Amino acid sequence: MADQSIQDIIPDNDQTRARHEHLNSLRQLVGNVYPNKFTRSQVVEPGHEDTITAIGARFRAYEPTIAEGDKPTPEEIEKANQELNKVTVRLAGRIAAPPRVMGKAAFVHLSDGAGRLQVYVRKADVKAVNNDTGALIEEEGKGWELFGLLDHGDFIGAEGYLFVTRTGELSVHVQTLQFLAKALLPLPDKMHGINDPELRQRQRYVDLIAGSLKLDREEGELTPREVFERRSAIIRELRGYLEEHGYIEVETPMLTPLATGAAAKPFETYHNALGIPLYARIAPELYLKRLLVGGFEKVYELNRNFRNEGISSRHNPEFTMLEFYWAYADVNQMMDFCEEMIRTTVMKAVGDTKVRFGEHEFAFSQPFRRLSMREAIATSWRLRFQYCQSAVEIVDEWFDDGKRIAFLAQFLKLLGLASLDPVMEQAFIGAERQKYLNQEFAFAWENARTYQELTDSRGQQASAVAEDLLYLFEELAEPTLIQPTFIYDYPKPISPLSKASPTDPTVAERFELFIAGMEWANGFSELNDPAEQFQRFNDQVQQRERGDEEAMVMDEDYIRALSYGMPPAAGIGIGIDRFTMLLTNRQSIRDVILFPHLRPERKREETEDPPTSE
RNA sequence: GGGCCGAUAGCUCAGUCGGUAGAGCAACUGGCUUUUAACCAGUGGGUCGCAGGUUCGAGUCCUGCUCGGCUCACCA
Repeated sequence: MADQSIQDIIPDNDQTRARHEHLNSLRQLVGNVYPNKFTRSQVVEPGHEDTITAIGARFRAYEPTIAEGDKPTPEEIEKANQELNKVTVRLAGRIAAPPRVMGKAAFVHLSDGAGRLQVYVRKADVKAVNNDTGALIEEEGKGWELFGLLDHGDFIGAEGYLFVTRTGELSVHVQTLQFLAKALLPLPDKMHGINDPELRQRQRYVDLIAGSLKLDREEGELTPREVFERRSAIIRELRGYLEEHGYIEVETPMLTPLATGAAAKPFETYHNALGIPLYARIAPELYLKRLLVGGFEKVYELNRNFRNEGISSRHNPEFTMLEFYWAYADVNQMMDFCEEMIRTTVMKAVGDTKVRFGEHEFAFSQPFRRLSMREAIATSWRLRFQYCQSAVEIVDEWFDDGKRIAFLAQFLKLLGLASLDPVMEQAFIGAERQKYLNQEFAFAWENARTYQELTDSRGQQASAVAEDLLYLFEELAEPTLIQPTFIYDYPKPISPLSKASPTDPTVAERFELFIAGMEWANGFSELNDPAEQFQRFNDQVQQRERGDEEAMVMDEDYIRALSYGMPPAAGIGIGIDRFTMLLTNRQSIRDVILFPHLRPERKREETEDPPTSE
């Protein structure tokens, strides 16, 4: 470690050598090459420093309106410049592209990360600032010399007056130039930016720079910066909506003695002073409900959860969750509230209720569909097996019958959906294909009959039926739920923290929101009977003992809290990362998390070690 | 963890049947005082992810490994 060199980080090649040489020459010319500040003008709004974006927004209206490929007339330019030339600005930014030098004058674009503005530098009248004294270097040609030592990516400050060029672009005619900071590493290609997803995620700073400097942008495509600005807007709007409706934000422990509130494997750590293991929380749920016991009627928490599970395009080990609880409300009121909150957030954060996500477009202005889980399975069964004669004879009542549910789950496992996807192929289905599907169906059906004894006994166990129902739902229905749809009436055994329905004791008052075949929110009427909660925890503990690592553990303090009385309440969790994916049209969670988890980079020295045999 | 695909100049990418490593952008030198993917002329730049193997000869074929992408399983 001690013999690490900066050369391991900044490689020695023609690009970096040129930049180092420029930096050394700049040091001779202006002194301190890492000055402490640059004071910008306040032309647009007194009290606020001018940014490149702000100057562009304020003065771009002076650009003559011209057709594509045309140039404005000298009269139009003269008219704009009469006003613009009176405005002197001091701006700072990053050099957004290699300077275009034409002998004794040059153009270059500056970027503030969001917007860009062109500056014009002329050998005859540009002056450099000495960074040690802060004074202008009066010697002839020094400003132009400084300009010549600038590279794509450097930060500079510039003072000058506004004008429009012969082609009609708003620009700054620079009179004084101050060097602010060097980009010693070369920036990505100005046209293509950076494509390697590994580089983009590992070095998000480069991704953000490249996205803002890239010239070749597709229409409607969000830059990485815009994705994260939208993420921020989504979070801001959700908070605002909840605050408006009387919720208060709370912070509950991230490090907890028990990993509770969800079914997941936790990260474990150790507290030295207490001498106990601690777990990174997998959900704040049980703490938030303790606050309902404590008398808060509306609470929310918007923060990170941690789960020690796989990493994929939809899973990051730490992810952001919004959870909130509403005393005296039930699951139906929560669905209404959730729907309106999402509709409002989409409208405010995206600026439109129409959202495109991959091949789908959603109209959030429309009421969300609502289906019970059984209705959803029955509907999708008819849709997916519409070309199988024997399948359409199955009626909805089958999905209320435990033995038949167990049988259908067995049948579906034997059939396998890989060979049969009528949803995808219904448009192209032919007579031969239909005949084949019917044969496959009949074969799997007969095959499933040989398991009937097993499925009949399975059908008498509530938890097994719950699993089979969920299996049918996930296999058949989930992929068909494209437009926003609430699914309600979840089997009770898979919902250990939710209250049973008053009309059907086998189902929980629980719902999930599906969009584009994926789950986006999970809410329920909260179980507040300590005796029943104790029993449900015990069931979970038994499942855990049977080897289910993700079954919940007993939380005695939570039972004690409920024993002081918790008001009836509804609660919900919404995954913010996935919600951001939906509203920014990103297919990977890594595109909406600034620094997603990746395997650590291996240094070359380490790879030279002989591989350990394992 | 399984399957499929990928890694070549700073960036984006070609590289045919196994026969001296290529382009555009970027960099460097010269020219050019309103350009805009500026232009014109020239120059330099490579551990072909890593380690083995086959071969007279490997970017190319084989094996192992590393990292990444997609996908399946688990999950939000």
